[in-house]
Amino acid sequence: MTDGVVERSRPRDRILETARDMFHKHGIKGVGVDAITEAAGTNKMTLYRHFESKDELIVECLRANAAKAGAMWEAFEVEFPGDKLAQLHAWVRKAAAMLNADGRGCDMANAAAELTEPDHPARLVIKELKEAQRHRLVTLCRDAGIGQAELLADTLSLLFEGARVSVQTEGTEGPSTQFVRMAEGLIVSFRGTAAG
Amino acid sequence: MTDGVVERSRPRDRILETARDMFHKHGIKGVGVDAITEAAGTNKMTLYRHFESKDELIVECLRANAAKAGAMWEAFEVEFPGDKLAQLHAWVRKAAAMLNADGRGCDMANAAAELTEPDHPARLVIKELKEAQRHRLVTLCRDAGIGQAELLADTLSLLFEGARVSVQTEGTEGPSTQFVRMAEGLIVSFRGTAAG
DNA sequence: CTAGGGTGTTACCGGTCTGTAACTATACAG
DNA sequence: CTGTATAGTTACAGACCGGTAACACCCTAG
Repeated sequence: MTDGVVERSRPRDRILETARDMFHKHGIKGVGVDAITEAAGTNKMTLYRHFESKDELIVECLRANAAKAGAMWEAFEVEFPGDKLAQLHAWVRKAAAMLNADGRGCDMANAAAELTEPDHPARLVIKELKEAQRHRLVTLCRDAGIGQAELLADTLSLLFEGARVSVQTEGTEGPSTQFVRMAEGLIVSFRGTAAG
Repeated sequence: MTDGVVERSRPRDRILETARDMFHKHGIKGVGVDAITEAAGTNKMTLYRHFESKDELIVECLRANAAKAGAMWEAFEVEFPGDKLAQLHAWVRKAAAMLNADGRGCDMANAAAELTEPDHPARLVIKELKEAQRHRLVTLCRDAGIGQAELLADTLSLLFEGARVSVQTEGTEGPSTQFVRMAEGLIVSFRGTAAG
């Protein structure tokens, strides 16, 4: 390791990050590997030396997205150590911020909409990663002392997912404008019925 | 009109219905016009005599979907004439049934995920039709005597939208299993705070 | 019978897609 | 310098895409 530096922006990393961005903006089937490699400042052969197919690149992009989402959760714990309820409210704020970030929905959901083959490799990791996210939110609600933690977590989860879709179809002026109000109201309501 | 019969299954209708089905199952970019016409028992030339482009066919399919959804609303009024609250509960049951129908989400939402060009003709009609659906649900809630009709309608709307996405990513065993419980609970809760 | 509109058939155009082959250039290790 | 691994370049294969041209067919209206 010549000088210990990670040598950031090696071709593989540039391809991965560029692909994530372009898949997010234009959809998976809306972007070709040529466009990705050109935007990443490299070429198609290099892509196929690091990823055995476009499908594998897609999977790696989804995993990278999940890793970034995981970092978000860790940031909540750092910001409000031990205060699970504060972390839950932080999640709501973060979710609301994502709604206004851009008009594109969740990359996993969009990928699931595009990749319809039931045995597509991406479908497995989408399910796996979505279930992990669900488990995280359920755990957070439970640790926050909420009685029906699963029901609250699933409700918040569906609300957020629906809000992202709504932004994509109706824009930011649609039902998603009420997301924070809905979510906060639900948390209050579930706290009221908490067993402690 | 030779004998009054509508002569069902004329090529245009077969193409439209086949395209709706295939777009729903395989996504829009996942189906080519050749596959559509072959499945419809006709050919590409006939398609282009009735639709000036694939994009226009997409738009017509979305409009046809909306028309079918509109018929559903009329069925509610027929089944429970004047009883708006019963119609709202019927909507919840119908929505739940759609969740278990197949693993594919809302065609409008899926189309919005695929067609990312901001000026794509389909985006306009998606927004238009989604806003019409929203208005319908808000009106139904208001006519059912619910105080915060818009908030309830938007919450139910986001829940349903999220549930459809969830089915597409996690399957029917995910958070969507609780949809009816969530929706009925919300209606009860909003009825409790109704002004009358 | 005749004329015409809707339909089917075949072939094609130009473009784009994923994926590969063969070769060259570079950078670094010994 | 030499060997090796990584990366860039060009060209290409084979398939599919949306869309069109030209022509043959058939049913029905008059």
